[in-house]
Amino acid sequence: MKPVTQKMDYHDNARLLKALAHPTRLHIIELLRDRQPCVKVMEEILGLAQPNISQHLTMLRHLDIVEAKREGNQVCYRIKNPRVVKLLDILND
Amino acid sequence: MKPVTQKMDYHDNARLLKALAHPTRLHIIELLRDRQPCVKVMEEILGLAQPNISQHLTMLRHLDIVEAKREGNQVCYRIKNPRVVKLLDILND
DNA sequence: TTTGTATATTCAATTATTCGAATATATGAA
DNA sequence: TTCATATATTCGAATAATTGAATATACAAA
Repeated sequence: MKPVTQKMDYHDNARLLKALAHPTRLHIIELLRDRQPCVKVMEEILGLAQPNISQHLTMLRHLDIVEAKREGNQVCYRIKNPRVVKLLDILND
Repeated sequence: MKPVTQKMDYHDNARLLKALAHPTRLHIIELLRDRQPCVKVMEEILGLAQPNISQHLTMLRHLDIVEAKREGNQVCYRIKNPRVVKLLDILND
């Protein structure tokens, strides 16, 4: 029986890392570690324009890094891919 | 005594992730996990043009991700920041 | 329905990345 | 020194990422 040698998919992994490789997106993911804030709250914390935050969130959603859940008037976000939390942990020692 | 709460530096971390976020550079780092190949060897394995590989290596060197050691006619590379190995481990489960 | 608030999308301009081509530099051998 | 091999650098063109501005959509309340 052949051992399962997991070959790394460089393109996929690069795509994931590229999605994380932005200060604002890292900040967003940090926020999502312990809360599930809606966009309005993120806007206040990040101090950035709403469309800009929404653009970053869209990118993270498309890569299944985060997921959105509408709650009445607003949309709350949470982390969908727990691997990215581990990645950030290593970045910060 | 105040606990040391390590605040994440989003810009620095984004810079590091961006340096990793390329298929060729991920492949290079994978190669450097168990060997310390010179550029010629990487060229054969990667099947890419030498200047291109050299450009990627220069970027990785500037961020202290890898380090170079000249050995006579050739230059061998090794990983300098062991954290990136951990990052790749997580990417591959 | 209309209005207000929250979020998403589109477009265009700017800036950054990527990579091939050409050239430069470093070392060793003759 | 000259030649050959290995590696690095520079430059320019093509492509991709970023963001502000404007607009669109979704929902709730009146």
